[in-house]
Amino acid sequence: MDGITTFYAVIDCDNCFVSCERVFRPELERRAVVVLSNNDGCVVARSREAKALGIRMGMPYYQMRQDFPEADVVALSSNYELYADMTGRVMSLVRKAAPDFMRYSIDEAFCILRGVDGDEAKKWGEEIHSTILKGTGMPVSIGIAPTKTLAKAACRFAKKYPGYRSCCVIDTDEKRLKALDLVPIDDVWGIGRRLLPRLRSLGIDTAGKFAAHTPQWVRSSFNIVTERTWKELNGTDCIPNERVAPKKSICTSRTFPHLIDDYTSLRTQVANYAAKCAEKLRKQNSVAATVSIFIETNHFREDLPQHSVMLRTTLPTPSAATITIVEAAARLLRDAMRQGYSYRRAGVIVTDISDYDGMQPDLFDYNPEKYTKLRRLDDAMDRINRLCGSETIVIGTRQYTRPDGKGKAARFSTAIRRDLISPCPTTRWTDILPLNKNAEDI
DNA sequence: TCTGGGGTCCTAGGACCC
DNA sequence: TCTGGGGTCCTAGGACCC
Repeated sequence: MDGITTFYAVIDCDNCFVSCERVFRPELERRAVVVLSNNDGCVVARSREAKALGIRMGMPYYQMRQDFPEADVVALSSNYELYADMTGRVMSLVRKAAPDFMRYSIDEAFCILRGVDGDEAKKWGEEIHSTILKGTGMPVSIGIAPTKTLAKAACRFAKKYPGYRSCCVIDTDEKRLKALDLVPIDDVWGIGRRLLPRLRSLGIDTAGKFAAHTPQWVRSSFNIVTERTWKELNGTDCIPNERVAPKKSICTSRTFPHLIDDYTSLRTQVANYAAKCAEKLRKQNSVAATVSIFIETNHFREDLPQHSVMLRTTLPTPSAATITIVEAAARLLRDAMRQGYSYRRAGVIVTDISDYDGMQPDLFDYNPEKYTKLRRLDDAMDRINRLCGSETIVIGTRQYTRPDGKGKAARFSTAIRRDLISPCPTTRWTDILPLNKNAEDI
């Protein structure tokens, strides 16, 4: 692999959500900080200091307080509007620096660097690191290698050892083998917690030991996915480069802050999620042919009767219309819900997604006039909500869920709990246009 | 008292057909 | 009572990611 000229670079925000918060609250620097999931349920991001204390990812917040009663930890509710805005700025800087760009998640992107050697790649990485830090205040780490899996491993080194100055490059076989021996097997991208016990029982505890087996053995002992990871670690690029493709399924789901046992309250929630799915569909210019809903009781409560169910329906004509999808979801809910159970979580999933422009209408259902009207209504709602803040206008079955409590959410006990939220310095709820006031009265 | 949310891909097994 | 075999398609569930 020596002398290669095409590299993958992964750019990964350090402790993303915590770093977003710190940009606007510098007093949080050098303190143990955690960011919590919806309803302040679990820890979803930790600062370096919080990790050092032993606070684990996904740990329930109440348990963290129990286990670390004396620790000086700042806990914050998640503020996704802020994180989306901040990471969007980071990503646009990366895109400028590398045209071959694939956003992988909210805080991570891959790029392809062509026609460069290892030294030039390293220089590119250090430059983009300082550009991003200066431009946004976000610390990032960069891993560069001939495959994505190796780039991810390099990125871990960049994060862990200050000597790399936030950018680690694997550009020779010697470096690759040396690195693999230092990577614990559970840190390998693609090796999850289910595979771990088996690998450990076979004496495989580092990426190096795994990579030293034959591909035939890996294939017969595991599966095609694990074999691909093996190839990647051995320098063969085999994970396809996903362009920003439209999503094949879209899901909106929430855990409620309290159990819900009445149909009307549950329907309001499901209508919210259905409307959100429709909005996401329109945003990627798609329509969906299938709508599913699921509801679940609290499986942690062994003292309560349990019920969980998923139901689906096919629309006569694929749609992204809020009203159509909300109606379909509400019908499903009627069949799904059972008396005598308290539900804790619900969600709506739309699948069989296709392009809006290439839509295949059903011969008997398709009514062009009706669809044009629905489309115009949704377009108008989307425009107003984009301009004035999301959920300025919603349809009647729904309820407001605006986290600042300015909408009707304040009057409903089912609004998501975000007690510890920070202000939104980049996307302000607080001074939206006066139109919003009137809109709430519709 | 308090336990997240949103995706992707693969596989095994059932349904169905000839 | 006996009750094939092979192919395809679909779905649920598992595993992984952040």
